[in-house]
Amino acid sequence: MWGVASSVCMSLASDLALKELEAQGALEGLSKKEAKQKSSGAAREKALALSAAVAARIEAEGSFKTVEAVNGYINITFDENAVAARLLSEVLAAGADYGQGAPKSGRVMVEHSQPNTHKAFHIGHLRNTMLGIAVSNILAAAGYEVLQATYPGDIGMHVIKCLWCYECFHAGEEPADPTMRGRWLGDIYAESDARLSYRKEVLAFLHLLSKEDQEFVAAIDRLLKLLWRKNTEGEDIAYLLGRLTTQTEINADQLREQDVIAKFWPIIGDFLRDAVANPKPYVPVEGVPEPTTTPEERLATWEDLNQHIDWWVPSQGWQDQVKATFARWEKQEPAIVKLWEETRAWSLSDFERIFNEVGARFDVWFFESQVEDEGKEIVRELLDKGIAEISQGLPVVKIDEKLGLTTETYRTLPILRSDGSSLYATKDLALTKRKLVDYGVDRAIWIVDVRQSLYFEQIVKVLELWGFEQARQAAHVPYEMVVLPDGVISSRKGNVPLYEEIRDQVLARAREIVREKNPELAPGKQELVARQVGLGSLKYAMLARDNNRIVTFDLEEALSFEGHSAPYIQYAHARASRILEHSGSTIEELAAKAGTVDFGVLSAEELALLQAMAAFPGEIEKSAAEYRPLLIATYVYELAKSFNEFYHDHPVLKAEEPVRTARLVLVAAVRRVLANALGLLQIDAPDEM
RNA sequence: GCGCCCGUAGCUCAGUGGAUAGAGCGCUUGCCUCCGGAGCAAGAGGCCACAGGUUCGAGUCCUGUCGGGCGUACCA
Repeated sequence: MWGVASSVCMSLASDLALKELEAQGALEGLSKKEAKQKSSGAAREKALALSAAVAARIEAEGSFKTVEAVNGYINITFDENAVAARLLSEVLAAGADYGQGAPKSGRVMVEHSQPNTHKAFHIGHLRNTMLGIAVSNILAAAGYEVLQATYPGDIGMHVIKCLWCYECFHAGEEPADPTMRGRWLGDIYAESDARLSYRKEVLAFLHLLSKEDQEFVAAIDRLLKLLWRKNTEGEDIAYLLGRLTTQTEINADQLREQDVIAKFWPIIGDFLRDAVANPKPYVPVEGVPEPTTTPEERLATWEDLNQHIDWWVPSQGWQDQVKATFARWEKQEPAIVKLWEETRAWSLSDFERIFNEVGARFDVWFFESQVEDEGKEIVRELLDKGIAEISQGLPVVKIDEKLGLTTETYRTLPILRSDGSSLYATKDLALTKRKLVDYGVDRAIWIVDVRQSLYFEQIVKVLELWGFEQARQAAHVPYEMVVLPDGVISSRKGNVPLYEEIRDQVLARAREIVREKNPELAPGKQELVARQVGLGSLKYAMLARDNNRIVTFDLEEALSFEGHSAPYIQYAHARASRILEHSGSTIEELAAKAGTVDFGVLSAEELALLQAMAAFPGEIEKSAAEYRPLLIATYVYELAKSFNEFYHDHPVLKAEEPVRTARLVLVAAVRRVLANALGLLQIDAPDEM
């Protein structure tokens, strides 16, 4: 049955019941709540009576197939075959455009995919890229003119660090395979980060030991005396001893001989190994907080740091070397600029390859390096206009103050470093101005993770203060991070799941499954299907979770092509394609017959499919309004599920006419909508798999 | 301190005021002589974190509490 239900009688009845009891004086002396409780029983009876009466009146009209009153609801049904014929004709006539909304005014620019050059493109970036593509597709389907923009971070402190590390430790090196250069550069960056944070980590570890390991503190005296015998320098040891026993942080600058730590280091390892080998029960001490780490964890941290203990002494000068490299960049020294250009191109060619692979097509490529100078000019302009001011030695916009807010809301946005170099905000102001002015964008959208929510609110407010009316429509689409089952993605912990590595594993698994499930397929076709299914699965995993949910990336789950996944949906599409292929009719022939379909009495499964297809344009609207691809991801899964249920229970090719034709038309329409919805998610719909 | 997000089945998640709260995974059990079993069907599994409130009606809206995560002037 196809129809609508109305709860109007329920609310009417509740009003009526209350008024009647009031008139009778039955509510005298009762509190509001008691009165309502008393009336609710009466309301239910009234709703039943009312709905029955209203249903009888509507039925008498004769415009509907059936009209019934159930539980106080009025249920109305339509002539199913007539409605089905209209819908199926519409779907098949529109084809790839079914779901496409009427053109809407307003040019939208979706900025997404802001990976940093000189760093690895990882699974977290994939979520951003997929969200950006899907939001763009959905907005376009809703009728907007959409431009997609990418904004690689090709300059900044991370680039300088990477260049420093390359020059000092890897000059002239280059991987043999040119497609590996970007990834290799990412490793260099990770190494620079590890080198530069090494001192801090060692000191933090010593501090942690002194705080958490009472045995260690007790043993320090003995340990250091041991060291004393090997080392003539006593002053540094006294310093270390003092710091560790009083559990205060160590300042490496206070050491006269840098190698004291390195000499002390193996002795700590001996102690930690002994503590693990001969465990002692934990005895709580009054006033001492419980340790947050176990002896095993402490030993593991020591082992990690021990791999690079030879960094300790030279690392003293590394920070200064990085500063010097930065100065060379600021002066645009030719050698460093050349190195930057060369290495930047390595990363960008990786990005292009990845974007191409996942179907990201950009109308505009912005680069941070392009908007630096413009940004600095804007800072001057904002200062001149009195929107920005110098505070604590740097230009800032005190937003709350400028807006006259007394409660802390937008706070203060620094727009340039005190040394005159640019910040992210410096560049974003210039970039957004460019979008609004040069590209005539009415609505600028940023797909950026949720941690930058406050930052984008600040940018929008500064643009408004600056006088850009369009800023009111600008929108940050926040989304949560991708984490791993064992914690956050961290280059330090070395647990960064690179996109290309994950992709390789997913494709390998997909090839295996295709060979197993469909061995007759030609090898070339197998490879194509493996890519469609493998990449589809990966993409769907990124989109089938709401924006504000943290995605825990589980490789095992990504490698599973069953259940709630892209392959499930693609399989439904392939089955529909096969049925049509065997039908002897073309899509065009079926489309021509759509207006006269006769299902006889519609089954629940057929009805579910028709209703789902009718809902598609509305789902697009909603998804576009809320920037939520999840709605489409859920929708297309449910449509596929309904289709699987349908063809299992109802023969199509073997059905008697006219039902056979009606069902074929239905299959053709469902196949179309499945493909269209998958298309919004940038997922392919294979005809066989 | 202030602000934002999350808390629903063993696990991962849908459900943005309506009828008996749903999927997937995992577990138990059926279904390939029938358009392809990447599938279908059935079963077990829930004080929707807690406490108030608004409403005829609350997983959904409001207030508070607890637990977890993230922001909060020179990182991006």
